[in-house]
Formats: sequence, C-alpha cells, structure tokens
Amino acid sequence: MLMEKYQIFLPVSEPSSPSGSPLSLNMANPLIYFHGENENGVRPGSRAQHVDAKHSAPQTSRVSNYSENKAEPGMRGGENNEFRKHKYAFQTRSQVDILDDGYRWRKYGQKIVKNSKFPRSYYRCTSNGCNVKKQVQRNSKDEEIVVTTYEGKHTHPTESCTENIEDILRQMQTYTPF
DNA sequence: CGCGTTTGACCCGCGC
DNA sequence: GCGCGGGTCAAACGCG
Repeated sequence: MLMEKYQIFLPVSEPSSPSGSPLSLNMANPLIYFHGENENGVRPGSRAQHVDAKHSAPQTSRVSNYSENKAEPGMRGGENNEFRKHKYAFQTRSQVDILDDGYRWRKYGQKIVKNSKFPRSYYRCTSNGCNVKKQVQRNSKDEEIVVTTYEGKHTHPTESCTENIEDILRQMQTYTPF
C-alpha cells in the first residue's frame, strides 16, 4: 500500500465522443484513478513514495556533457527538483490517447515499455519557459484505460478555455483527506 | 515556411 | 563490467 488510489467521478460535457475530435476534456467515461503524489513537507518520512509504481525513478541528478547546455541546464540539477514535486498520475477511460487539457504539447519521444504492449508517449509543454512534461500510456490489460502522468507545474495560463486539469487534480487533493 | 511528429541513436541508472 | 530498460535528443519528415 505504498500509494493511495482514488476513484473519482468528474462531470463530463460529452458523453462519449468517437475517436477523432479531441476537443475539451475527452473523458468518455470520467473514471479517474488518482495516484497520490508526494508533496514536499507534507510527508517527509515517506517522501520516497512516488507515483511511479511501475515507472522509473525521477532521476534527480543527471550531470553529464550529454545535456549540459540544453534548454534547461539547471533543470536536472538536484537543487531544482522542486519542479518535480508536482507529479500527478491518473487513469482515464477514453478512446483517444490525447485528451486536450488546455495546453499545447509537443511530442518528444515514444518508447516501448516492457509491461505494456502499447508504446508510451512523452510530451512537453510548448509554452516558453514552461517545462511541464507528461507521459501517456495505454494499459495493456484494458486498452481503454489511458494512464497519463503529469510532471511539473505550468508557469502560464491555459491557452484555451478548457478547465485546467491540474487545478482539478489539486482540488481533488484538497477534498481528499490524504 | 513554421510547427509538431516520427524515429533511431544516445545516455544513464540499475540489476545481475 | 555488461546488458537491459527507460528517458531524451535531434535530424528528418509531414502537414497546415
């Protein structure tokens, strides 16, 4: 029981849109499993509890000549890991992988993971100075379940009028006593 | 032509 | 030390 699992039902605007129109929150079935995230100072004793039940470690210090002069030189530094505090992992039951949460995402990678037969996609927020990343992976057991992992905090407002999914998740945190 | 996706290579941590 | 698995880069490509 290293991580809590919440089952939350959200109001949905469209009942079930066929795969093809990712407009607004495309949660065909708004069934969301919210995995608890470790917030700094909340639980100092169990800070090792990450959302990665099956994901990899967050790679705090990645010092090498490989990525020393990249877009965010100090981003991968150990002192700047506040960026990695905000990490949300939840599952949605949807036909489409990409659910538009109001931000623009640029895909920067795709990998075949061992457990799943579906590839995992890596996205990054295209806004300038915003280093929020997210991973989208489809569950191999139930291929309608899409696991989305947000990492980071947006430093800009949403571009569309869509509700911020992160705010929604933060509200969910507030409501839950955990 | 600008922006986003694709895709293979590269890097790194970890387990054996 | 080596191989594997996962995350990222970046050039090429595609589409509006």
